[in-house]
Amino acid sequence: MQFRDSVSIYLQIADYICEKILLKEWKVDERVPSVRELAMQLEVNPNTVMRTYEFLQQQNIIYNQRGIGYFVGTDAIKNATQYRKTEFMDNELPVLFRNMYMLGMDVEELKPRFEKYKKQNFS
Amino acid sequence: MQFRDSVSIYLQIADYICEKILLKEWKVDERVPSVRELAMQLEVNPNTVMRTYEFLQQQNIIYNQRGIGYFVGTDAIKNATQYRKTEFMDNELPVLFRNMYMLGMDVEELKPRFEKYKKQNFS
Amino acid sequence: MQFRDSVSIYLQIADYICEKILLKEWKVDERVPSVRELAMQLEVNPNTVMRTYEFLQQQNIIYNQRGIGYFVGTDAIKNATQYRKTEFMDNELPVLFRNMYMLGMDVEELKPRFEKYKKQNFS
Amino acid sequence: MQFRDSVSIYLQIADYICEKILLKEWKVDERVPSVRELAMQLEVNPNTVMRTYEFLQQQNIIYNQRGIGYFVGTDAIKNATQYRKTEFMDNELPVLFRNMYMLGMDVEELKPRFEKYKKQNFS
DNA sequence: GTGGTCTAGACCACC
DNA sequence: GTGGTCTAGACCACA
Repeated sequence: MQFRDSVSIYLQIADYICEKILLKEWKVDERVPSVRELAMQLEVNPNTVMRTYEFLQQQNIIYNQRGIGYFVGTDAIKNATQYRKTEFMDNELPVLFRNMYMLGMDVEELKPRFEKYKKQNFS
Repeated sequence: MQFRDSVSIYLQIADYICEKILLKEWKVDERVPSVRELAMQLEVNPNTVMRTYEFLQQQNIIYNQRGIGYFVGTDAIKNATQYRKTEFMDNELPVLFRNMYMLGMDVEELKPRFEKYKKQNFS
Repeated sequence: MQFRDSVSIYLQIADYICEKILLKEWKVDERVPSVRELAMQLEVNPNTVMRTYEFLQQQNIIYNQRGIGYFVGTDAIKNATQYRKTEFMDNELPVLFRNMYMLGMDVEELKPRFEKYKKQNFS
Repeated sequence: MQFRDSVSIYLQIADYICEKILLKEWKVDERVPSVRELAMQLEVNPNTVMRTYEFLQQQNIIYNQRGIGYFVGTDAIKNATQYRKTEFMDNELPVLFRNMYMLGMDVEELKPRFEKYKKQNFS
Protein backbone atom coordinates (compact mmCIF):
# COMPACT_ATOMS: atom_id res chain seq x y z
CA MET A 1 0.00 0.00 0.00
CA GLN A 2 1.13 3.49 -0.95
CA PHE A 3 0.47 6.24 1.56
CA ARG A 4 -0.08 9.86 0.65
CA ASP A 5 1.73 12.41 2.73
CA SER A 6 -1.20 14.75 3.19
CA VAL A 7 -3.34 12.52 5.41
CA SER A 8 -2.48 10.57 8.55
CA ILE A 9 -1.52 7.00 7.81
CA TYR A 10 -3.94 5.64 10.36
CA LEU A 11 -6.83 7.37 8.58
CA GLN A 12 -5.72 6.07 5.21
CA ILE A 13 -5.77 2.59 6.68
CA ALA A 14 -9.27 3.32 7.97
CA ASP A 15 -10.31 4.23 4.43
CA TYR A 16 -8.76 1.03 3.13
CA ILE A 17 -10.80 -1.04 5.57
CA CYS A 18 -14.00 0.88 4.85
CA GLU A 19 -13.54 0.10 1.16
CA LYS A 20 -13.16 -3.59 1.86
CA ILE A 21 -16.43 -3.46 3.78
CA LEU A 22 -18.32 -1.26 1.34
CA LEU A 23 -17.27 -3.40 -1.62
CA LYS A 24 -18.52 -6.41 0.35
CA GLU A 25 -15.13 -8.10 0.39
CA TRP A 26 -15.39 -8.29 4.18
CA LYS A 27 -18.80 -9.29 5.54
CA VAL A 28 -20.56 -8.55 8.83
CA ASP A 29 -19.12 -10.46 11.81
CA GLU A 30 -16.14 -11.55 9.74
CA ARG A 31 -12.80 -11.15 11.47
CA VAL A 32 -10.52 -8.39 10.21
CA PRO A 33 -6.75 -8.98 10.18
CA SER A 34 -5.05 -8.85 13.57
CA VAL A 35 -3.25 -5.68 14.53
CA ARG A 36 0.18 -7.23 14.11
CA GLU A 37 -0.72 -8.99 10.87
CA LEU A 38 -2.03 -5.88 9.13
CA ALA A 39 0.87 -3.84 10.47
CA MET A 40 3.33 -6.27 8.95
CA GLN A 41 1.47 -6.42 5.65
CA LEU A 42 1.24 -2.63 5.33
CA GLU A 43 4.74 -2.16 6.74
CA VAL A 44 3.68 0.21 9.49
CA ASN A 45 4.01 0.11 13.26
CA PRO A 46 1.43 -2.01 15.13
CA ASN A 47 0.54 1.06 17.17
CA THR A 48 -0.58 2.79 13.99
CA VAL A 49 -2.94 -0.03 13.08
CA MET A 50 -4.13 -0.12 16.69
CA ARG A 51 -5.05 3.51 16.32
CA THR A 52 -7.00 2.80 13.16
CA TYR A 53 -8.93 0.01 14.86
CA GLU A 54 -9.71 2.19 17.88
CA PHE A 55 -10.97 4.87 15.53
CA LEU A 56 -13.14 2.48 13.52
CA GLN A 57 -14.53 0.96 16.70
CA GLN A 58 -15.56 4.41 17.80
CA GLN A 59 -17.38 4.87 14.50
CA ASN A 60 -19.20 1.58 15.13
CA ILE A 61 -17.69 0.09 12.03
CA ILE A 62 -15.79 -2.72 13.75
CA TYR A 63 -16.06 -4.24 17.20
CA ASN A 64 -13.69 -6.10 19.44
CA GLN A 65 -13.57 -9.38 21.31
CA ARG A 66 -10.70 -9.28 23.73
CA GLY A 67 -8.00 -11.80 23.13
CA ILE A 68 -9.64 -12.87 19.88
CA GLY A 69 -9.66 -10.00 17.43
CA TYR A 70 -11.66 -7.29 15.69
CA PHE A 71 -14.77 -8.02 13.65
CA VAL A 72 -16.92 -6.19 11.09
CA GLY A 73 -19.82 -4.61 12.97
CA THR A 74 -23.51 -5.18 12.33
CA ASP A 75 -24.15 -1.69 10.98
CA ALA A 76 -20.71 -1.45 9.42
CA ILE A 77 -21.98 -0.62 5.95
CA LYS A 78 -24.31 2.09 7.16
CA ASN A 79 -21.70 3.66 9.41
CA ALA A 80 -18.83 3.30 6.94
CA THR A 81 -20.96 4.90 4.23
CA GLN A 82 -21.78 7.79 6.51
CA TYR A 83 -18.17 8.28 7.52
CA ARG A 84 -16.76 8.06 4.02
CA LYS A 85 -19.53 10.20 2.55
CA THR A 86 -18.68 13.07 4.85
CA GLU A 87 -15.04 12.74 3.93
CA PHE A 88 -15.93 12.55 0.24
CA MET A 89 -18.11 15.64 0.33
CA ASP A 90 -15.57 17.68 2.23
CA ASN A 91 -12.36 16.64 0.53
CA GLU A 92 -12.90 15.05 -2.83
CA LEU A 93 -15.90 16.87 -4.24
CA PRO A 94 -14.25 20.31 -4.16
CA VAL A 95 -11.30 18.99 -6.17
CA LEU A 96 -13.65 17.39 -8.66
CA PHE A 97 -15.72 20.53 -9.04
CA ARG A 98 -12.66 22.68 -9.47
CA ASN A 99 -11.51 20.50 -12.34
CA MET A 100 -14.94 20.42 -13.91
CA TYR A 101 -15.20 24.17 -13.73
CA MET A 102 -11.77 24.60 -15.28
CA LEU A 103 -12.61 22.22 -18.09
CA GLY A 104 -16.01 23.77 -18.69
CA MET A 105 -17.73 20.50 -17.96
CA ASP A 106 -21.25 19.84 -16.78
CA VAL A 107 -22.62 17.21 -14.43
CA GLU A 108 -24.74 15.90 -17.31
CA GLU A 109 -21.58 14.73 -19.07
CA LEU A 110 -20.80 12.40 -16.19
CA LYS A 111 -24.10 10.59 -16.28
CA PRO A 112 -23.60 8.23 -19.22
CA ARG A 113 -20.00 7.63 -18.26
CA PHE A 114 -20.99 6.60 -14.76
CA GLU A 115 -23.51 4.15 -16.14
CA LYS A 116 -20.89 2.71 -18.45
CA TYR A 117 -18.39 2.46 -15.60
CA LYS A 118 -20.79 0.58 -13.37
CA LYS A 119 -21.71 -1.82 -16.16
CA GLN A 120 -18.06 -2.57 -16.90
CA ASN A 121 -16.85 -3.02 -13.35
CA PHE A 122 -19.66 -4.26 -11.19
CA SER A 123 -21.89 -6.55 -13.13
CA MET B 1 3.57 22.80 -3.85
CA GLN B 2 2.94 19.24 -2.71
CA PHE B 3 3.87 16.46 -5.13
CA ARG B 4 2.25 13.07 -5.19
CA ASP B 5 4.45 10.03 -5.51
CA SER B 6 2.35 8.27 -8.09
CA VAL B 7 2.87 10.67 -11.03
CA SER B 8 6.01 12.17 -12.57
CA ILE B 9 6.76 15.53 -11.07
CA TYR B 10 7.16 17.19 -14.45
CA LEU B 11 3.59 16.21 -15.33
CA GLN B 12 2.30 17.55 -12.06
CA ILE B 13 3.96 20.85 -12.87
CA ALA B 14 2.32 20.75 -16.30
CA ASP B 15 -1.03 20.39 -14.55
CA TYR B 16 -0.21 23.32 -12.33
CA ILE B 17 0.51 25.52 -15.34
CA CYS B 18 -2.60 24.37 -17.18
CA GLU B 19 -4.66 25.36 -14.19
CA LYS B 20 -3.19 28.86 -14.19
CA ILE B 21 -4.15 29.17 -17.84
CA LEU B 22 -7.61 27.60 -17.56
CA LEU B 23 -8.50 29.74 -14.55
CA LYS B 24 -7.41 32.77 -16.61
CA GLU B 25 -4.70 33.75 -14.20
CA TRP B 26 -2.21 33.66 -17.05
CA LYS B 27 -3.46 35.17 -20.31
CA VAL B 28 -2.58 34.48 -23.97
CA ASP B 29 0.86 35.77 -25.00
CA GLU B 30 1.73 36.50 -21.39
CA ARG B 31 5.18 35.35 -20.31
CA VAL B 32 5.32 32.34 -18.00
CA PRO B 33 7.97 32.23 -15.25
CA SER B 34 11.51 31.41 -16.35
CA VAL B 35 12.73 27.86 -15.90
CA ARG B 36 15.12 28.86 -13.10
CA GLU B 37 12.50 31.00 -11.38
CA LEU B 38 9.80 28.33 -11.34
CA ALA B 39 12.33 25.65 -10.35
CA MET B 40 13.35 27.71 -7.36
CA GLN B 41 9.77 28.47 -6.38
CA LEU B 42 8.68 24.83 -6.59
CA GLU B 43 11.95 23.59 -5.10
CA VAL B 44 12.69 21.21 -7.94
CA ASN B 45 15.59 20.76 -10.34
CA PRO B 46 15.55 23.21 -13.30
CA ASN B 47 15.83 20.21 -15.61
CA THR B 48 12.45 19.04 -14.37
CA VAL B 49 10.82 22.37 -15.23
CA MET B 50 12.60 22.33 -18.59
CA ARG B 51 11.02 18.98 -19.29
CA THR B 52 7.59 20.36 -18.39
CA TYR B 53 7.99 23.31 -20.75
CA GLU B 54 9.12 21.09 -23.62
CA PHE B 55 6.12 18.89 -23.01
CA LEU B 56 3.68 21.81 -22.95
CA GLN B 57 5.22 23.22 -26.10
CA GLN B 58 4.56 19.92 -27.84
CA GLN B 59 0.93 20.17 -26.73
CA ASN B 60 0.75 23.69 -28.24
CA ILE B 61 -0.04 25.16 -24.88
CA ILE B 62 3.02 27.38 -24.58
CA TYR B 63 5.57 28.60 -27.15
CA ASN B 64 9.17 29.64 -26.93
CA GLN B 65 11.06 32.76 -28.05
CA ARG B 66 14.72 31.91 -27.88
CA GLY B 67 16.62 34.05 -25.46
CA ILE B 68 13.48 35.66 -24.12
CA GLY B 69 11.30 33.01 -22.52
CA TYR B 70 8.13 30.95 -22.77
CA PHE B 71 4.69 32.42 -23.45
CA VAL B 72 1.07 31.29 -23.23
CA GLY B 73 0.03 30.10 -26.68
CA THR B 74 -2.85 31.44 -28.80
CA ASP B 75 -4.95 28.29 -28.50
CA ALA B 76 -3.65 27.51 -25.02
CA ILE B 77 -7.08 27.28 -23.43
CA LYS B 78 -8.44 24.96 -26.08
CA ASN B 79 -5.36 22.74 -26.02
CA ALA B 80 -4.96 22.76 -22.25
CA THR B 81 -8.60 21.85 -21.86
CA GLN B 82 -8.19 18.97 -24.24
CA TYR B 83 -5.03 17.75 -22.54
CA ARG B 84 -6.39 17.99 -19.02
CA LYS B 85 -9.74 16.55 -20.01
CA THR B 86 -8.11 13.37 -21.28
CA GLU B 87 -6.16 13.06 -18.07
CA PHE B 88 -9.25 13.77 -16.02
CA MET B 89 -11.34 11.20 -17.82
CA ASP B 90 -8.69 8.52 -17.67
CA ASN B 91 -7.33 9.00 -14.17
CA GLU B 92 -9.65 10.96 -11.95
CA LEU B 93 -13.10 9.91 -13.10
CA PRO B 94 -12.55 6.20 -12.34
CA VAL B 95 -11.56 7.05 -8.77
CA LEU B 96 -14.58 9.30 -8.42
CA PHE B 97 -16.92 6.69 -9.83
CA ARG B 98 -15.51 3.99 -7.62
CA ASN B 99 -16.22 6.12 -4.57
CA MET B 100 -19.69 7.03 -5.74
CA TYR B 101 -20.50 3.39 -6.38
CA MET B 102 -19.21 2.39 -2.96
CA LEU B 103 -21.27 5.10 -1.29
CA GLY B 104 -24.38 4.34 -3.31
CA MET B 105 -24.44 7.84 -4.74
CA ASP B 106 -26.00 9.09 -7.95
CA VAL B 107 -24.80 11.72 -10.41
CA GLU B 108 -28.01 13.62 -9.72
CA GLU B 109 -26.81 14.30 -6.17
CA LEU B 110 -23.87 16.23 -7.53
CA LYS B 111 -25.92 18.67 -9.58
CA PRO B 112 -27.14 21.09 -6.91
CA ARG B 113 -23.80 20.86 -5.12
CA PHE B 114 -21.91 21.83 -8.25
CA GLU B 115 -24.15 24.85 -8.77
CA LYS B 116 -23.62 25.89 -5.18
CA TYR B 117 -19.87 25.42 -5.52
CA LYS B 118 -19.66 27.59 -8.63
CA LYS B 119 -21.73 30.30 -7.02
CA GLN B 120 -19.55 30.35 -3.92
CA ASN B 121 -16.19 30.29 -5.64
CA PHE B 122 -16.47 31.91 -9.02
CA SER B 123 -18.92 34.75 -8.90
CA MET C 1 -0.03 11.81 41.86
CA GLN C 2 -0.25 8.15 42.85
CA PHE C 3 -1.53 5.73 40.25
CA ARG C 4 -3.36 2.53 41.04
CA ASP C 5 -2.34 -0.53 39.13
CA SER C 6 -5.82 -1.74 38.33
CA VAL C 7 -6.85 1.05 35.95
CA SER C 8 -5.09 2.54 32.94
CA ILE C 9 -3.05 5.57 33.82
CA TYR C 10 -4.61 7.63 31.06
CA LEU C 11 -8.07 7.00 32.52
CA GLN C 12 -6.91 7.91 36.01
CA ILE C 13 -5.65 11.18 34.58
CA ALA C 14 -9.05 11.64 32.95
CA ASP C 15 -10.67 11.20 36.36
CA TYR C 16 -8.28 13.72 37.85
CA ILE C 17 -9.26 16.30 35.26
CA CYS C 18 -12.96 15.58 35.64
CA GLU C 19 -12.62 16.22 39.37
CA LYS C 20 -10.97 19.56 38.76
CA ILE C 21 -13.89 20.50 36.54
CA LEU C 22 -16.64 19.09 38.75
CA LEU C 23 -15.22 20.80 41.82
CA LYS C 24 -15.20 24.04 39.82
CA GLU C 25 -11.44 24.49 40.14
CA TRP C 26 -11.25 24.68 36.34
CA LYS C 27 -13.98 26.77 34.68
CA VAL C 28 -15.55 26.61 31.21
CA ASP C 29 -13.27 27.87 28.43
CA GLU C 30 -10.32 27.91 30.79
CA ARG C 31 -7.15 26.39 29.39
CA VAL C 32 -6.07 23.04 30.82
CA PRO C 33 -2.34 22.33 31.23
CA SER C 34 -0.46 21.57 28.01
CA VAL C 35 0.25 17.96 27.18
CA ARG C 36 3.94 18.28 27.96
CA GLU C 37 3.37 20.30 31.13
CA LEU C 38 0.94 17.84 32.67
CA ALA C 39 3.11 14.91 31.59
CA MET C 40 6.07 16.41 33.38
CA GLN C 41 4.04 17.22 36.48
CA LEU C 42 2.54 13.74 36.71
CA GLU C 43 5.79 12.08 35.64
CA VAL C 44 4.28 10.18 32.76
CA ASN C 45 4.98 10.09 29.06
CA PRO C 46 3.46 12.91 26.97
CA ASN C 47 1.78 10.29 24.79
CA THR C 48 -0.16 9.09 27.81
CA VAL C 49 -1.50 12.57 28.54
CA MET C 50 -2.24 13.00 24.83
CA ARG C 51 -4.34 9.88 25.04
CA THR C 52 -6.25 11.27 28.02
CA TYR C 53 -6.95 14.51 26.18
CA GLU C 54 -8.12 12.68 23.06
CA PHE C 55 -10.43 10.63 25.24
CA LEU C 56 -11.85 13.65 27.06
CA GLN C 57 -12.33 15.49 23.78
CA GLN C 58 -14.35 12.56 22.53
CA GLN C 59 -16.52 12.80 25.64
CA ASN C 60 -17.08 16.51 24.88
CA ILE C 61 -15.45 17.45 28.15
CA ILE C 62 -12.56 19.43 26.68
CA TYR C 63 -11.96 20.91 23.22
CA ASN C 64 -8.91 21.81 21.27
CA GLN C 65 -7.50 24.83 19.48
CA ARG C 66 -4.59 23.75 17.33
CA GLY C 67 -1.29 25.20 18.27
CA ILE C 68 -2.81 26.83 21.35
CA GLY C 69 -4.01 24.16 23.72
CA TYR C 70 -6.97 22.31 25.22
CA PHE C 71 -9.83 24.08 26.96
CA VAL C 72 -12.70 23.13 29.28
CA GLY C 73 -15.79 22.60 27.10
CA THR C 74 -19.12 24.38 27.37
CA ASP C 75 -21.01 21.33 28.61
CA ALA C 76 -18.02 19.97 30.49
CA ILE C 77 -19.83 19.67 33.80
CA LYS C 78 -22.81 17.89 32.32
CA ASN C 79 -20.67 15.49 30.31
CA ALA C 80 -18.12 14.91 33.05
CA THR C 81 -20.90 14.16 35.51
CA GLN C 82 -22.43 11.69 33.13
CA TYR C 83 -19.10 9.98 32.44
CA ARG C 84 -18.04 9.76 36.07
CA LYS C 85 -21.50 8.71 37.24
CA THR C 86 -21.45 5.69 34.98
CA GLU C 87 -18.02 4.78 36.26
CA PHE C 88 -19.14 5.30 39.85
CA MET C 89 -22.20 3.13 39.49
CA ASP C 90 -20.31 0.32 37.79
CA ASN C 91 -17.12 0.25 39.83
CA GLU C 92 -17.41 2.00 43.15
CA LEU C 93 -20.96 1.29 44.25
CA PRO C 94 -20.54 -2.51 44.25
CA VAL C 95 -17.53 -2.19 46.57
CA LEU C 96 -19.45 0.13 48.85
CA PHE C 97 -22.48 -2.13 48.97
CA ARG C 98 -20.36 -5.18 49.65
CA ASN C 99 -18.83 -3.46 52.67
CA MET C 100 -22.18 -2.21 53.90
CA TYR C 101 -23.66 -5.66 53.63
CA MET C 102 -20.72 -7.19 55.48
CA LEU C 103 -20.99 -4.63 58.23
CA GLY C 104 -24.75 -4.94 58.47
CA MET C 105 -25.22 -1.28 57.65
CA ASP C 106 -28.19 0.48 56.15
CA VAL C 107 -28.37 3.39 53.72
CA GLU C 108 -30.19 5.37 56.39
CA GLU C 109 -27.02 5.45 58.48
CA LEU C 110 -25.23 7.35 55.73
CA LYS C 111 -27.74 10.16 55.54
CA PRO C 112 -26.77 12.27 58.57
CA ARG C 113 -23.09 11.60 57.94
CA PHE C 114 -23.34 12.86 54.37
CA GLU C 115 -25.01 16.04 55.54
CA LYS C 116 -22.30 16.55 58.13
CA TYR C 117 -19.60 15.90 55.54
CA LYS C 118 -21.01 18.42 53.12
CA LYS C 119 -21.34 21.03 55.86
CA GLN C 120 -17.75 20.54 56.95
CA ASN C 121 -16.11 20.50 53.55
CA PHE C 122 -18.16 22.56 51.14
CA SER C 123 -19.67 25.49 52.91
CA MET D 1 -4.64 -10.77 45.64
CA GLN D 2 -3.94 -7.23 44.50
CA PHE D 3 -2.35 -4.90 47.05
CA ARG D 4 -2.74 -1.16 47.02
CA ASP D 5 0.30 0.97 47.60
CA SER D 6 -1.35 3.38 50.00
CA VAL D 7 -1.95 0.99 52.93
CA SER D 8 0.35 -1.44 54.71
CA ILE D 9 0.09 -4.88 53.24
CA TYR D 10 -0.42 -6.53 56.62
CA LEU D 11 -3.53 -4.40 57.16
CA GLN D 12 -4.86 -5.29 53.74
CA ILE D 13 -4.47 -8.92 54.66
CA ALA D 14 -6.31 -8.22 57.91
CA ASP D 15 -9.17 -6.81 55.87
CA TYR D 16 -9.16 -9.89 53.69
CA ILE D 17 -9.51 -12.13 56.71
CA CYS D 18 -12.22 -9.98 58.28
CA GLU D 19 -14.20 -10.29 55.06
CA LYS D 20 -13.97 -14.05 55.15
CA ILE D 21 -15.32 -13.98 58.68
CA LEU D 22 -18.01 -11.37 58.09
CA LEU D 23 -19.28 -13.16 54.99
CA LYS D 24 -19.46 -16.32 57.11
CA GLU D 25 -16.99 -18.18 54.93
CA TRP D 26 -14.90 -18.87 58.02
CA LYS D 27 -16.89 -19.85 61.12
CA VAL D 28 -16.18 -19.41 64.84
CA ASP D 29 -13.47 -21.75 66.16
CA GLU D 30 -12.55 -22.78 62.65
CA ARG D 31 -8.85 -22.88 61.94
CA VAL D 32 -7.50 -20.12 59.69
CA PRO D 33 -4.70 -20.93 57.21
CA SER D 34 -1.22 -21.31 58.67
CA VAL D 35 1.15 -18.40 58.41
CA ARG D 36 3.32 -20.16 55.83
CA GLU D 37 0.33 -21.35 53.82
CA LEU D 38 -1.32 -17.94 53.56
CA ALA D 39 2.02 -16.26 52.86
CA MET D 40 2.61 -18.60 49.95
CA GLN D 41 -0.91 -18.15 48.61
CA LEU D 42 -0.76 -14.35 48.78
CA GLU D 43 2.88 -14.29 47.65
CA VAL D 44 4.09 -12.24 50.60
CA ASN D 45 6.71 -12.76 53.26
CA PRO D 46 5.59 -15.00 56.17
CA ASN D 47 6.63 -12.22 58.55
CA THR D 48 3.96 -10.03 57.01
CA VAL D 49 1.25 -12.59 57.64
CA MET D 50 2.60 -13.10 61.17
CA ARG D 51 2.15 -9.41 61.76
CA THR D 52 -1.44 -9.59 60.52
CA TYR D 53 -2.26 -12.47 62.86
CA GLU D 54 -0.74 -10.70 65.85
CA PHE D 55 -2.76 -7.63 64.99
CA LEU D 56 -6.03 -9.58 64.64
CA GLN D 57 -5.34 -11.36 67.91
CA GLN D 58 -5.03 -8.01 69.61
CA GLN D 59 -8.42 -7.05 68.17
CA ASN D 60 -9.91 -10.27 69.58
CA ILE D 61 -10.81 -11.46 66.15
CA ILE D 62 -8.64 -14.58 66.10
CA TYR D 63 -6.92 -16.51 68.88
CA ASN D 64 -3.86 -18.73 68.99
CA GLN D 65 -3.23 -22.26 70.24
CA ARG D 66 0.50 -22.70 70.44
CA GLY D 67 1.84 -25.36 68.18
CA ILE D 68 -1.52 -25.85 66.51
CA GLY D 69 -2.57 -22.68 64.76
CA TYR D 70 -4.85 -19.65 64.72
CA PHE D 71 -8.65 -19.89 65.05
CA VAL D 72 -11.63 -17.62 64.51
CA GLY D 73 -12.55 -16.09 67.88
CA THR D 74 -15.89 -16.36 69.66
CA ASP D 75 -16.80 -12.71 69.22
CA ALA D 76 -14.99 -12.47 65.88
CA ILE D 77 -17.99 -11.14 63.99
CA LYS D 78 -18.73 -8.45 66.55
CA ASN D 79 -15.11 -7.38 66.82
CA ALA D 80 -14.39 -7.61 63.10
CA THR D 81 -17.46 -5.55 62.37
CA GLN D 82 -16.36 -2.93 64.85
CA TYR D 83 -12.82 -2.85 63.47
CA ARG D 84 -13.85 -2.69 59.83
CA LYS D 85 -16.62 -0.20 60.53
CA THR D 86 -14.16 2.27 62.00
CA GLU D 87 -11.91 1.87 59.00
CA PHE D 88 -14.85 2.19 56.66
CA MET D 89 -16.13 5.35 58.30
CA ASP D 90 -12.74 6.99 58.44
CA ASN D 91 -11.28 6.03 55.08
CA GLU D 92 -13.89 4.92 52.62
CA LEU D 93 -16.89 7.07 53.44
CA PRO D 94 -15.08 10.38 52.81
CA VAL D 95 -14.07 9.19 49.34
CA LEU D 96 -17.60 8.07 48.66
CA PHE D 97 -19.08 11.33 49.89
CA ARG D 98 -16.64 13.36 47.85
CA ASN D 99 -17.71 11.55 44.72
CA MET D 100 -21.39 11.88 45.54
CA TYR D 101 -20.99 15.58 46.16
CA MET D 102 -19.11 16.04 42.88
CA LEU D 103 -21.79 14.15 40.98
CA GLY D 104 -24.65 15.95 42.69
CA MET D 105 -26.00 12.70 44.07
CA ASP D 106 -28.20 12.08 47.09
CA VAL D 107 -28.20 9.23 49.60
CA GLU D 108 -31.77 8.50 48.56
CA GLU D 109 -30.53 7.41 45.14
CA LEU D 110 -28.54 4.62 46.76
CA LYS D 111 -31.47 3.05 48.55
CA PRO D 112 -33.15 1.13 45.74
CA ARG D 113 -29.78 0.20 44.26
CA PHE D 114 -28.64 -1.31 47.54
CA GLU D 115 -31.79 -3.39 47.78
CA LYS D 116 -31.30 -4.59 44.25
CA TYR D 117 -27.65 -5.39 44.96
CA LYS D 118 -28.48 -7.46 48.03
CA LYS D 119 -31.17 -9.36 46.17
CA GLN D 120 -28.84 -10.18 43.31
CA ASN D 121 -25.83 -11.21 45.35
CA PHE D 122 -26.95 -12.60 48.67
CA SER D 123 -30.20 -14.44 48.27
C1' DG E 1 -1.78 -16.17 19.95
C1' DT E 2 -4.88 -11.75 20.72
C1' DG E 3 -5.50 -6.75 22.04
C1' DG E 4 -4.06 -2.87 25.41
C1' DT E 5 -1.02 0.21 27.62
C1' DC E 6 3.13 2.65 28.35
C1' DT E 7 7.73 4.63 27.50
C1' DA E 8 11.30 6.93 24.77
C1' DG E 9 12.32 9.62 21.30
C1' DA E 10 11.64 11.61 16.78
C1' DC E 11 9.71 14.86 13.30
C1' DC E 12 5.98 17.68 11.55
C1' DA E 13 2.58 21.69 11.06
C1' DC E 14 0.63 25.51 13.13
C1' DC E 15 0.86 29.74 16.04
C1' DG F 1 5.72 27.25 22.24
C1' DT F 2 1.38 24.10 21.00
C1' DG F 3 -0.76 19.59 19.52
C1' DG F 4 -0.41 15.39 16.21
C1' DT F 5 1.60 11.44 14.26
C1' DC F 6 4.74 7.71 13.90
C1' DT F 7 8.28 4.28 15.16
C1' DA F 8 10.54 0.94 18.16
C1' DG F 9 10.29 -1.86 21.71
C1' DA F 10 8.52 -3.42 26.12
C1' DC F 11 5.31 -5.76 29.30
C1' DC F 12 0.67 -7.12 30.65
C1' DA F 13 -3.96 -9.72 30.77
C1' DC F 14 -6.90 -12.69 28.53
C1' DA F 15 -7.87 -16.99 25.86
